[in-house]
Amino acid sequence: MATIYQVSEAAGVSLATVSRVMNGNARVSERTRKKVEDAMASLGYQPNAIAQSLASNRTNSVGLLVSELHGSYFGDLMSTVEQILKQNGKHVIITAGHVDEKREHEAIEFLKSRRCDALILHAEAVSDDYLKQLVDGNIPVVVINRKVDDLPDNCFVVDNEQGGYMATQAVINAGHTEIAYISGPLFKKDASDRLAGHKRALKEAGIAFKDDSVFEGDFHESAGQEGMLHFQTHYPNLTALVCANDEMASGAMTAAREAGFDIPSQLSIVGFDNVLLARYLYPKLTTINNPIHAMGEMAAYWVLQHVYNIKSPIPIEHLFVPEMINRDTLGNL
Amino acid sequence: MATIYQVSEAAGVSLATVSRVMNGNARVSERTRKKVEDAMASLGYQPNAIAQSLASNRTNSVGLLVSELHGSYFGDLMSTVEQILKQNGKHVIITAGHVDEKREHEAIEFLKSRRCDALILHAEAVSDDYLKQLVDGNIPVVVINRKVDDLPDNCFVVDNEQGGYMATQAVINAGHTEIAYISGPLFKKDASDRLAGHKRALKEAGIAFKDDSVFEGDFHESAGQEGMLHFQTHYPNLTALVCANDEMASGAMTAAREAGFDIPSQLSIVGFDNVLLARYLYPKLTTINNPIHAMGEMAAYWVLQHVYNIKSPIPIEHLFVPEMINRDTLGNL
DNA sequence: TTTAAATTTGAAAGCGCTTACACAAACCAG
DNA sequence: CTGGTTTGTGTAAGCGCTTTCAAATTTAAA
Repeated sequence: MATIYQVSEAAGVSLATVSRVMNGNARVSERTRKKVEDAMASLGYQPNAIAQSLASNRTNSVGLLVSELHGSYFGDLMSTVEQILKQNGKHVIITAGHVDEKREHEAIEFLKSRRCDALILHAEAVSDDYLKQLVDGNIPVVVINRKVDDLPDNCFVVDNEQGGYMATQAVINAGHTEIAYISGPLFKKDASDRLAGHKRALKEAGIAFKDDSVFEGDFHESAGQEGMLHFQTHYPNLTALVCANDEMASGAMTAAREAGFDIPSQLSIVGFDNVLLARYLYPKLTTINNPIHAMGEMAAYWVLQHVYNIKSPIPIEHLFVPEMINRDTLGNL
Repeated sequence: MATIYQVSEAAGVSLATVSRVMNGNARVSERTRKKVEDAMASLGYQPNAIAQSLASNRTNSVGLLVSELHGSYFGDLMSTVEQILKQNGKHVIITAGHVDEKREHEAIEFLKSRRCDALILHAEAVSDDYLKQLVDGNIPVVVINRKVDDLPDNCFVVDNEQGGYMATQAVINAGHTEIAYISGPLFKKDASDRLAGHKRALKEAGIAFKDDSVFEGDFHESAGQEGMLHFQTHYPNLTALVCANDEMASGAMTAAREAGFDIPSQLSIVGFDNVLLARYLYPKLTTINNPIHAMGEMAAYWVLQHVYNIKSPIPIEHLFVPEMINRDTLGNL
């Protein structure tokens, strides 16, 4: 592996000059630039990014924490962030936190130890205090899909309450009044916000909220099946089911079908997130779009602007609006 | 950010000693170890991984190239590799090549410039020669899902020909004789291997192969729809369709349903890959398992063993066998 | 107690770069 | 042809670590 020293020797110039042509910034005459570039090419020189980072205190890499490396929600997020940053010559280091406080913490410390220039976090388990402390530290941080009080400028979130409201409102508008709800784990802010929106829609329509009409799931497919089973005995006359995410909706659909319900003629189902999966289900799932793509994009632009002084092509916004995606699982009563 | 120098000062020892307790290897007396650890804790010291890498010429990170950051196939691969390496204190730097020669090449060069200790590549677009050259270079490389001649020890592949054979054989065993095939892009080795397997099964059963019975797709869902449409006019009496991957199978199912076919009573469909999606489809897709999880695992263990001298808990194997996954889209004739 | 061997520590030389700072060369108006 | 600018290049001091080598200390054996 050739080093800058060998290049400088081959080109007959000093280290500093080689470094200058590499970085393009400083002033180098055309003639020397050419000499150096030729030397680089003939040696197959490739700068050592590690050494560059150490010397410049810039790694040109941003850390991205997601909960899982699989799943279309995170796939979307990773793809978006990577694409935008790569376009601007920055790189992404991805780690997974697995919704576990210890592992998220370790992952973040890892990214810090790698001296990422900035952090984009989809952190679910770590405390608000820790995040605040992080933001106050010397590394720029943005948080996706989580609203931390006192950090309005670092958070990018979808209006979950509004999304929950819209889902239920759509069901009500289709004439339903016997509406069950499968929520996410309520200690999670997004899950409880969505449920709050559901309740608001019910209230606004003058439909009494019954405790029996909600089942607390865990956002996984199996919880959708369990929820559906639960309602068959505890809420047998339901005609519509709104689920706090698409995976649970999928599970509920499977269970409903096995129980002999036709969707949507006998049971309407609405999801949340508009994950890729939603289009593949049969019937195609009516759901609420969670603009994860837009949030990832915004987070990436925020970093470019705040850390690398590259102006964002779009204005930075922090609150994203959910959107109704009408497909085939919501029927009129 | 505290440095090793400040720690050494606080602990009243030399840099070298601090480095020793950090790395755990060398011999340090209990008393000094304690002093140093206390100093580290009270300073909140966090080693600078960049500096460590530069000095030790070890980054403890392995580069992973995938085609895309989304999609359950790659999600699976990334998850598996990350999990195993993380368990052993190594980190993964993920990049995407987007099945484009230039971008794959850039991604690999990026990983090399970051001085990854090893590379795990799911490279589809880059040439065999380039890969050979890479392997001959000074960085350990393994290739997933691609068989490069002359590099038997660096490749981990599934027997695509056998998988293609099994899919078609299953269809034949169910009594079908009018069997169409939607292939992947035939310049890709895996696609042509699968098709070869399909032909072998046909031949073995004494069913003549008709050119009209295969449609070349691109592995994307839309190609499945197009293929189905194509066959409706060019091969109207087909009773079974085998697809070279699950996504195309999904597209074909949608198109078939829209054309009024009941699956599987009027049309049987078999996929390939056994991607997560296959379980969510309705009816659930009968398919061939592509052991991407096992291959990712093996690649990770190979790296641990060959690069970090950590013995693999399982014997290293290079050829993986596909497996039939019977679900609900293949019916008897 | 003496001496050799084993163990623990520190000094210092890098790792491959960036980036002040200094200096030489080339330019330009007066 | 001055003296002051500008421009181009080199020197050298780091960046925060690891690691060799030798010195200092402890331990064990005689």
